[in-house]
Amino acid sequence: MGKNLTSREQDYSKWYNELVVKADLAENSAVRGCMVIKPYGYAIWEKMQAELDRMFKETGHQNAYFPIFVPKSLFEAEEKNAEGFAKECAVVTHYRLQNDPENEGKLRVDPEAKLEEELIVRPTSEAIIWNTYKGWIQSYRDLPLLINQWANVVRWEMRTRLFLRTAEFLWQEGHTAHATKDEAYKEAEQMNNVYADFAENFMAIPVIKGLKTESERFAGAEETFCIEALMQDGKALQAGTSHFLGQNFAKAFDVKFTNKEGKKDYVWATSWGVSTRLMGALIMTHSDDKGLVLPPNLAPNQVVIVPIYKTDEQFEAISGLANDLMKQLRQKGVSVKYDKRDTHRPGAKFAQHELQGVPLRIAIGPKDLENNTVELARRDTFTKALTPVEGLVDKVVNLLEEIQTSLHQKALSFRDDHITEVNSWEEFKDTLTTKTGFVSAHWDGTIETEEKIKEQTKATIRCIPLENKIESGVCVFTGKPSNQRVLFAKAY
RNA sequence: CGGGGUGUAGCGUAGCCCGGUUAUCGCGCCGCGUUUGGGACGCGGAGGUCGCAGGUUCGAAUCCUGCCACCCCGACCA
Repeated sequence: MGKNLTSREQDYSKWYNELVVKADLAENSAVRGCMVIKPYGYAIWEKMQAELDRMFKETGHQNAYFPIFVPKSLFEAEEKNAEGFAKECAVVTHYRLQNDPENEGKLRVDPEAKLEEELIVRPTSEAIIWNTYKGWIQSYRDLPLLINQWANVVRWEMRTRLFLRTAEFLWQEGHTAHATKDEAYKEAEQMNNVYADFAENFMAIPVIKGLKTESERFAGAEETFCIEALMQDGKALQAGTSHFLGQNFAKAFDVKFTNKEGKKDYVWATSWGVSTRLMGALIMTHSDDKGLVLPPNLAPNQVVIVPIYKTDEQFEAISGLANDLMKQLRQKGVSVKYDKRDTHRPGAKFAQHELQGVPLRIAIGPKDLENNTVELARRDTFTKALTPVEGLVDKVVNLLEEIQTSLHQKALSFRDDHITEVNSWEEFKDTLTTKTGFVSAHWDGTIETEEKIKEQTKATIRCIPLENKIESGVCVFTGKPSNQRVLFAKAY
C-alpha cells in the first residue's frame, strides 16, 4: 500500500483500491463497472442502513418499493431530469433470447421479441414514483406523503471505482409530496440535516452542509442541499444530497390535490439520497497504511478476542475467560468475536483484524491467566496495554466511545486545516496544487466564471455553505463584487 | 470516442529488444512434521491452451498482421 497518502493522486487511487480488496470489502465483478460487495463490506453497509432507517422513521417516513424498469415515456416526462440522466442509462429493448441458428450452442436476442416501448433501468426513481403518486394523491388529507425506498440503481458511467462510482450501486432514495412550498423546502433541509447528523455522529465523518450552485444542482431540482466531506488526499467527496424539486415533477406527472379551500393545486416535492458511496467516504476518511479503521458504531465486530496458547489445556483455560468476557460485553451491547481459529497464528490474526479495522483487540495468553490480565490494543492509535480483567468490561465500553469521538476529532482537525481562505487568483491556484483541500473564495455568482475556473484548475464549487457569514469582497477570478465566500475543491 | 499502457498459474511477476532443451520467481493453495505473546519454518506436492486468430520459421511467450479484453489520462458523473 502507498506510504504517503498525500502523494500523487494515482498512488492514492491505487492505495484505496488495494485497501478495499485486501480488507475484504468488495471486488470488481465480471460485469463491466459493477462491484461485488463481500460479506464483511456488506455487514458494514447493513449497520449504516439500520441507523439511517431508524432516523428516517423517527422523522415520519415509511419504506416502500417501486419497479426497477421505467418506461421511456415516463422517463422523459420531466425534461430536465431526463436530459440530465440520458447519457448514462442502461436500456432494455428485448424480452427473450433464442438459440442462434448460425452459432451452435450460443444464444441470440430474438428479433421478434422487441419491446413496443423501451424500458430504462432506473438511474433514479422520480419518474416511476411520481407516476405512481398521481394515483395516491387527491386531497390535502393525503399529504404529506413521506416515503423512502432502499434499492439499486444503474448509471452507466464511463469510469468506475469501487464504492465511489460503480455502474450499479445501492442506495436509499426518499421521495416526498407536500401541500405547501414551505413545508417541502423544510423537508429537504431537514433530510440534509439528518444526513449530516448521521455522517458526523455515526460515521465520524465531518461534513459541510451547503447548497449546490445552479450548474451542480440535481437535474430537475430547484434547490439542492448537500453534505461535502474531505478525503485524506485533499479531494472533496459529495456524501449526500437532498433536493427541493418545486412543482416540476407534479406538473410533469400531473399530480394535483384539492386544498382546504376546495381549489386544485400541484403538490410540492423533495427527493434525497445517500448511497454505498458512503462506504468509500468511510474508507478514505479514516483508514491508514495498516488498513481500514472503523468507527465503533459501524464495526461489525467492535472487539475481537485472540487466544495465545501452546497446549489444549491452556486453550481451554483461555476460552473459559474469553467466553465469560464475551457474555459480559454482549450484555453491555458490545459486539465481540472470539477468533479461536487454529489454522492461523496470533500474529497473522492481529494483522488481519487490523486490516479489517476492528476497533479493539483483546489478546489472552498463559501469562495473562496467571496475572489475571489481558492485553488490550486500540486499532486507531496502535496503543497496547496490559489491563486487569477486573473492570475490563467497563473499560472497553468507555474506550469504544472514546475511539468514536477521537476518530471524528482527528478527521475534523484535518478537514479544518484544509480549508484555506484565499483572496487572489495566484493564491487560489497555488493552494489547490500545493496544499489541496477546500479553498474558500469569493465568487461573482455566474455560471461562466464557475466554468472557467473549472477549466483552468479542475476545481468545482462544492457548495455554498449554509452557515456562511455575509462578507463583501471581490470575485477571485473576475474581480466583480461578491457578498460571500464559497468552497472550491477538486472532487471525486 | 480521442491519447497512452498492459495482457504469462488464484494474485503479483521474470523472460520479449537479440526466436533455440522441461517457461522464472514470490505470495497463496494441498500433505507431513516442528511451531504459536506481532504476518512461522523445513521437506514434499498440485496448478499454465504464455489474451484470441492468422502469418514468418526447422523451431514462436519472443518477430509480423488483425482482433479482443482490461487499466490509466480526457469528455461524463453520486
